[in-house]
Amino acid sequence: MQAFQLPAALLKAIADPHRLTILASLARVEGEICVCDFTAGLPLNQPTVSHHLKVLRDAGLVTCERRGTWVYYRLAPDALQRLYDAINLVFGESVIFSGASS
Amino acid sequence: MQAFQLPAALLKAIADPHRLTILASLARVEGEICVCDFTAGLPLNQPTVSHHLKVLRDAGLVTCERRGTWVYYRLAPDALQRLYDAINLVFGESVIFSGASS
DNA sequence: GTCTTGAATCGACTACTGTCAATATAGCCG
DNA sequence: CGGCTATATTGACAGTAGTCGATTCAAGAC
Repeated sequence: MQAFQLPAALLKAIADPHRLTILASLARVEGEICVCDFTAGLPLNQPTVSHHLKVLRDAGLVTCERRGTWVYYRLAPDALQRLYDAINLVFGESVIFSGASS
Repeated sequence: MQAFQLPAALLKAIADPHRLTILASLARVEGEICVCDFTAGLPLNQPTVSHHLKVLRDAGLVTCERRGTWVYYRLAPDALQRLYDAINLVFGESVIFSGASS
């Protein structure tokens, strides 16, 4: 019910293949990526890319920094943990034992 | 880049507060729940509840079994793991239990 | 200042989603 | 069989989301 309004909003923010591509790119590069690179790499027009970045920004999953004419995006430090928390909140699992990577 | 089409579809299936409520109920009861209980507990009409259950069914996150006039739903055994896999696929974390792709 | 480039915003359009009323289907009981 | 109950399906609707063209804003180069 309304307790799941926020988790649902967070999950909806990532429930798009293009936004997942953006997030995956940021996760793999382990740093920042310029908007122009997204525009070049995605089969989308520049305003559409900007729209998707805004959705991720509003969800707090990415942060951006302007340097000169260019704007660089990077993953928010707690992005992955917040997604785990959202799922764990639903499934009632303990956060400690989630996503075990040894 | 359409490699994230399936994860996005899975995440979209759960990106709704009412469907999260359904999943959370199934997870907490650790068993099955009758459709009539969902229609009684959710602020939605019966067809709408049926619609949400169908979305979860099509996503493979829940299974249903008819007994007499009633239909009982339960969590799919790999529901939680598939959600973890979807997120880990994006963020490049170790996916120790993934049974399919490479 | 003007010009140019990169990014964000606006406006409009299409497609999809959540919702409900009405109807249909499935199964029980008398 | 007919009637009853629980669930699913259909059709229609309003609201929303993804996309693009046009425009605007930001920041450097001249």
